[in-house]
Amino acid sequence: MKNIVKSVKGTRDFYPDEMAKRQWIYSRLKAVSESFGYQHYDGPCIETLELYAAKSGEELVKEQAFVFNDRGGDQITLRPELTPTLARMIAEKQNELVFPARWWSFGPFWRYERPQKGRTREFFQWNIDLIGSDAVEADAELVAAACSFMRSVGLGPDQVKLYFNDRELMDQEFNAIGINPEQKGALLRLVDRIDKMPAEVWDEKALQLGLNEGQLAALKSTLADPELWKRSPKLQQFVTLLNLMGEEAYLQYDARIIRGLDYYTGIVFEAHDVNKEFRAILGGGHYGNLVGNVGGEPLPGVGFAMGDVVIQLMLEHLGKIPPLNAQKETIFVTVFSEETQAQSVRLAASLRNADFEVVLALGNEKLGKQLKFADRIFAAKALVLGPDEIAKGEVVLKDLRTREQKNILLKDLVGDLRKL
RNA sequence: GUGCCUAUAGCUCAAUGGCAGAGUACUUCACUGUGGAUGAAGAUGUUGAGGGUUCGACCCCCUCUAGGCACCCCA
Repeated sequence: MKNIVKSVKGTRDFYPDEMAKRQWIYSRLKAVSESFGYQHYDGPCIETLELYAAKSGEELVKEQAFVFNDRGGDQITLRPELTPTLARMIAEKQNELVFPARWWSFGPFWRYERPQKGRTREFFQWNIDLIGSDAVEADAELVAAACSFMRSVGLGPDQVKLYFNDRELMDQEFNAIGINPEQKGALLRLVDRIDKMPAEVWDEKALQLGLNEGQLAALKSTLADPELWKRSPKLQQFVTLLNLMGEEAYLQYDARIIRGLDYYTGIVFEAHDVNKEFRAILGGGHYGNLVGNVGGEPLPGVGFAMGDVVIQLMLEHLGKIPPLNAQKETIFVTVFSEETQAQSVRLAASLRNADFEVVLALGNEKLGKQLKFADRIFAAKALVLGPDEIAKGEVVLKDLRTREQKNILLKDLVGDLRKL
């Protein structure tokens, strides 16, 4: 057992293979964000503790944030989520920004949790928000973006669903059942956890919150009603819009979707695999007042976040990540001997100047070893430049995937490579 | 913070309390101008750490450390 200094618990090392996967996922979400016309932004990775004090779920900040004192004694927090930073950035330039603002971001976040499947202490997160609109069209647009992403990584409606609900609708239904206003918050949190405990335990907890038996029965039938959304004109329009965008197959109403974060006020949604084998892929919703807590004028919006961990687990499980090594276009230039090294070095340099990705052999190991190395770094092509070729002004172009090779005149090489 | 499980070669894992092994990867060679195959040879361990029981411990017991999984929470 080697005695190497350990990495920090809950962090991941992105070796090139893992980095390629992360970059691939990044490329998909970037493409989707841009296809909806969203602008790229980012904030600092460290913020004052104060920024989070009045926001977020309480546990998120108090129990899960990395907080430390800087050398001046200020309390600094490694960002556990982006929304407060977004709120601060929006509030600071509230009078100059163009609204509604469509922004997206991808970066690292930290939460002090016990690492487990799908959960790490350092993770990357895609955040995408539409700020400055209360319209249901905005909510539908974000959900469409989420569906678009799932499609773009090869997850179809048979594999993942986007479960949605509306907190306002739930509020109405709670009123109809006669639930006291002061019970609502705790009850919403309980509804959010209905799948996580046996039915009897859940019933018991609901009764402890002060519901009577009749209210409990009414609540349970409400939660089990797949048609409940039709009572909400807003949700009806929401569904209509998503039908128009061709995303209806991903949609699934679920009255139990509440979401833990306190700032959601309207439509909320999360994406899951249909078997609920994995954790949520992404989650988000409509917030009535993004910037109120950081000192700006009230501003509504809608957004969601997707962590990189669960989506990658799922894509790997389903074999949806393409063989990224096979897509590399690296050209490997061999060095035949000490005498021919100069020609190989010049050849490599000229190809790089022509914008090819080129790896040049360092020494002059046996050709077999060089080719084996080229194969193992997944180079697409290899060039052999030995005395015979040099004498004829040629080079051997070898396709490492098909194992075919041919002699080409050196002067035609760049042109021929561009045609491939 | 609570609970359960795990720790043996670089990796994946074997080994009734009785000589610590296999597969794979690695190195070299067959192959002095050609890579994924094949064959041959080679190298690899304080069995996570510390203590205890025993004639004898990878195996049983205790402590610690690390990791995984679940709860909590959440992306």
